[in-house]
Amino acid sequence: MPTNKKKPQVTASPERRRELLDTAAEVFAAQGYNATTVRKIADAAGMLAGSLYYHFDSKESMLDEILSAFLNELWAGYDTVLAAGLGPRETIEALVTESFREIDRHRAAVAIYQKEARTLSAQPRFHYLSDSQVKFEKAWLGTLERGVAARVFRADLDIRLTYRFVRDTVWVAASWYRPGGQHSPEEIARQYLSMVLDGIAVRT
Amino acid sequence: MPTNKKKPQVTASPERRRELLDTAAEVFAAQGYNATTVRKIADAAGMLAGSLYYHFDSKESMLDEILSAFLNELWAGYDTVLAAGLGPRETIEALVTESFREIDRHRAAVAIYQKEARTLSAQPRFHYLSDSQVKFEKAWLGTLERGVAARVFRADLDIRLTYRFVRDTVWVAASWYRPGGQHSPEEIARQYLSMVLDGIAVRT
DNA sequence: ATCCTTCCCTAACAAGTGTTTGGTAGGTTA
DNA sequence: TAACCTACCAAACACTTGTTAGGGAAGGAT
Repeated sequence: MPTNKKKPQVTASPERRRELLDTAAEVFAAQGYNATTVRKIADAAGMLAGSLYYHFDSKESMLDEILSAFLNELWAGYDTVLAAGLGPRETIEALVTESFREIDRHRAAVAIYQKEARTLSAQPRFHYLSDSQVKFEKAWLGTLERGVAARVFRADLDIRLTYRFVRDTVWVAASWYRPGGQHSPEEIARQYLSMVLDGIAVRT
Repeated sequence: MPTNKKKPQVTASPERRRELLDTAAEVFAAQGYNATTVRKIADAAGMLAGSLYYHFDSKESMLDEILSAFLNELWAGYDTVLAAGLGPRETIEALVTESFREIDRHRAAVAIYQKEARTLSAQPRFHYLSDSQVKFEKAWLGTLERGVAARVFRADLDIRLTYRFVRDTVWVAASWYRPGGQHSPEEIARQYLSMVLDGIAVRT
C-alpha cells in the first residue's frame, strides 16, 4: 500500500510510463529541460499535454524519474567494478569502459544530467545528484591516489585537476555520441584510455 | 549612420551596456538562458524589467551580443596563433594556452556557449555559431593532421576522436573554472597539455 | 447488458513570460 | 528659465506556461 506524497497515480501501466519517459528524455536532451514544454513532449508522444498527467504528477517528476533511473543503473555498474578489487590502472580502465557503456545505453539521460545537474542539485528534490557527485569524486579520486602511491600514475600532476580532466573527458562524449555509430562503446573507451594514459604525442 | 534592422536605440551609453551585458551573462551562465527571466536580470542589475529595453531590443539580442563579443575576441587570439607559422605541437600548445586565457576572461560567455550553442545554431540569427564551429574544427583537425604527418603525434588513433577529445578537454574546464583560483590559466594549460600530450601513466 | 478499468481528450485555470507605452526625475545645455 | 537628453519606473499587453477537472471511447470482466 504505497502512500505517495502528493498524487498517487490511480492506474497506469509501467510499460507505457517507460515509453513516455524515453520520448520525454529525448526531447529534454535535445532542447534542454527548461526550453521543453509539456506540449512538446506530448506532441512527440502523439498525445495532448493534459494526457501526460494521467501518467505523471508533473513535468519535474518526469525529469526526476529519468535521472534517478539512470543513476541507479550507473551505480550498479560502478559498484561492481569498485568491489572487484582491481589495481588502480585496471580500475580506471574498467570505470571508463563502464562509463561509455552507460552513455551508450542512457545517452539522453546523460546529456540531460550534464546540462542540468549543477542547477538542479540546489533543489531539495534533486539533492541525490549532489550525493552521487560526492560518491563519484570519492571513487575516482581515490583510485587516482592509489595509482600515484603505487607509482603507476604520474606524481607531478595536480591530482584534483587530473580527476576533473578524466571525468570531463569521458562524460562530455555524451554530447556528440550517437549509438549505432562506427565505434562501439568499448572501442571508444579503448582509444580514450590510450590517450589519457599514454598521451597523443609520439614517444621519443 | 547606422540603419539598424528593427529598433534602433535612441541613446544609450556603451559603458552601461557593457555593465548590463556582464551581469546578464552571469545570470545566463548560472541559471541557463531559458530559465533566466528578464526580471531576474533586471533584479541583478538593480532595476526593473522594462528598463532593460531602453538599452536592448530583446532578451535574445543580449545573448547575441554576449556570444558574438566572445567569439570575436576568441578568433582574434586564434588567428594570431594560426598565422604565426609554428610547428604542429607548438600550435596545439599555443591554442590550448590561448583557450584557457579566453576561459579566464570570458568565463560566463564560455559557459553559456557550452550549454546553448547546439540548440541556438539552428536559429538563423545564431548561424554564426555554426560557422565558428566549422572554422574551429578546421583549425584543430588540420593541426592534428599536420602533427601526424610530421610524426610528432601518434598515427594509431582515430583523428576525429582525438580532435573531440582535445576540444572537450579544454572547454569543459569553463564549467568549474573560477578566476582568481590557485592556478593561473597558463598553469592549467601547462598541466592539461602535459596530460594530453604525454598521458597520466608513468612511462616504463 | 452492465460495470469497471485504462487511457486519452476538451477546455479551461492562474501564474509567469517577454515586451510596449507613456511618464518622470535629474542633470546638461541654451 | 526653458528646452532637452539620459536612464529609469509604473502599469499594462498578449501570449505561453504547467496543471486541473470532467468527460468519454474502447475493451475486458461480470
